Amino acid sequence: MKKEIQKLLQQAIQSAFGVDFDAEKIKIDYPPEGMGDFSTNVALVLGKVVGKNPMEVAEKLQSELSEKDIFEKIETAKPGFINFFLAEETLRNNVVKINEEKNKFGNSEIGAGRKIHLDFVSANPTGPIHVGNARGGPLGDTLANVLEKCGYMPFREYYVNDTGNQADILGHSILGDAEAQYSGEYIEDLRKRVEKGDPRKTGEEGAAIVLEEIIKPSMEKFGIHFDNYFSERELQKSGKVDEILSALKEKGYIFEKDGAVWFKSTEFGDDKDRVVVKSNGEKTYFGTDIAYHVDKLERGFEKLVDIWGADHHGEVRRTEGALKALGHGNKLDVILTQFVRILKNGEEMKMSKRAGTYVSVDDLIDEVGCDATRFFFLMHSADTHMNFDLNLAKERSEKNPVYYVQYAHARIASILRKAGDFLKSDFRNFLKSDFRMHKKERVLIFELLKFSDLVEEISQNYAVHYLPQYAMGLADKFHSFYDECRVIDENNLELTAQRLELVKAVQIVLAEVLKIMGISAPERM
RNA sequence: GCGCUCGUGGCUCAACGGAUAGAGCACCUGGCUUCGGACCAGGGGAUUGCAGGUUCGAUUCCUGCCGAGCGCACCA
Repeated sequence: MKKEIQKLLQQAIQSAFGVDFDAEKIKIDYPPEGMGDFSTNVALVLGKVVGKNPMEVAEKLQSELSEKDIFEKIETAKPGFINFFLAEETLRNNVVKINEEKNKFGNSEIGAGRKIHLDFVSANPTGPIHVGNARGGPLGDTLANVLEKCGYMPFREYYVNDTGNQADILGHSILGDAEAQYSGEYIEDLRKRVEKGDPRKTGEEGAAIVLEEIIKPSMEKFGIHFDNYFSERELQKSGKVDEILSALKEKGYIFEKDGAVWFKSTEFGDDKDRVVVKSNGEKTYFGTDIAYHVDKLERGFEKLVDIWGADHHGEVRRTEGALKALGHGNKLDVILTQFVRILKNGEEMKMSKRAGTYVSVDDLIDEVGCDATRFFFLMHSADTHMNFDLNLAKERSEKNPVYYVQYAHARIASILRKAGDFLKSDFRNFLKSDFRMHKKERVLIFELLKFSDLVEEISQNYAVHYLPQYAMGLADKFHSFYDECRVIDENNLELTAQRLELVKAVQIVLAEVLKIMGISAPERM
């Protein structure tokens, strides 16, 4: 709907002022209550361009657009806003559309089938996944769902650091020697099952078991299905890393110093150059990571999205730099998730795998449930530092707004069960095209209409936390409608038919939002 | 010291440079003989860390300061 209005405005600007204004740059907002359904500030922007009073510009555009029948009316306000009020018919058509398109409502084609790669969670396979690492899980998974809905072809991948230093540390821990760092039941278990020998080899074997028996089940439990678990060890074996490094060398971005091989990341804004091959001949994490990113591009992905914990922010510059050096600028988007601070008895728990003082994602799911956990993580924008009070975890799960949303869905299911026979008949024959809408109905329908714009917006700005916010808003509008508007009225079949259509549309959208978030939409609860 | 991310009611968090800064929890007052009260209606509670600047307009952008987290390895 926003796009439609943008286009109309663009045409109006053209015919009123002879100015060619990029439709994409016309901002369409939701104004405060009572001021219409949509608003725009173009007149304020345009005022400067054409050298006229914004109010004057707004009024000119208003009269230019006043004949369009998707609007009931258009108003101008104070500094130069233009406010649009949709016609009831526009809204009514939208309800029909949702019922026709079902779960395809809100689908978009802006992705145009482009392949997009998402790398998330990717915690080291050295033990259970803790809540800090887990935050990126629902985020990446949900973002992939959104992208898919917008016509992209997303691919979910977990990068497994199954060799190198991490494997050594795990190896030492299994061997229980002086350099051991991890402990816990799973280490005891590995000790019995892994053949002891070289720390590296022991660690690699252990990592394989951790991946299969701890990490994968944990992700499945969290509702996340990766398309692939990508092995760093395999990548190194393939010779790909050397290939990429020599490509960088040819372009002059590689030099040797102190027996090591370096990448000139300072040429890309990094504060120092970075080692890619250590003096002992082993590749650094960064060295192989460059190859990993190139490998992804060579697999046909046009866009790469990496979701990293905030402790990796220092790597953004150098990774982007390496890609740019190889002629792949602007193909990588990095989303950083800030840390989750865990509070227990009012005090912060330092999350340490070594000290064993971390909370695993499995524990969290067992405690509060998958739906509530996902919703909680998704609610907050990635760049806020979250506090999570474990003592309130259980209580929080009962107070979690996810139930508010699910309840709305279940309530509708209940209404539809009750209306069963009528729904099975040709109840649509009772629909009238000129029915007067209750105030709450109008508000609710408008909320439904926002969905398509929202999904498309998220596919571009990755602001996944808008989804839970939207879901709560929609549930809120529904509950409020429910309280004032009786759906089933045997003495008024026209009204009943109209409201059943509406309620079905609400259920469709609620179910779809929940599905995108990877959260169940219960018929009963 | 340098860099990244933040600082919003008592608590947890929203707010594409826009209009009266929004929700939830907690607190207070009302509301079920009809579709599910896990709900609804309403109320109190915020000089958006501080100080400047940019402009028609700043929680948002810029500068400085204060405070928090995270980085600053031939570890990942």
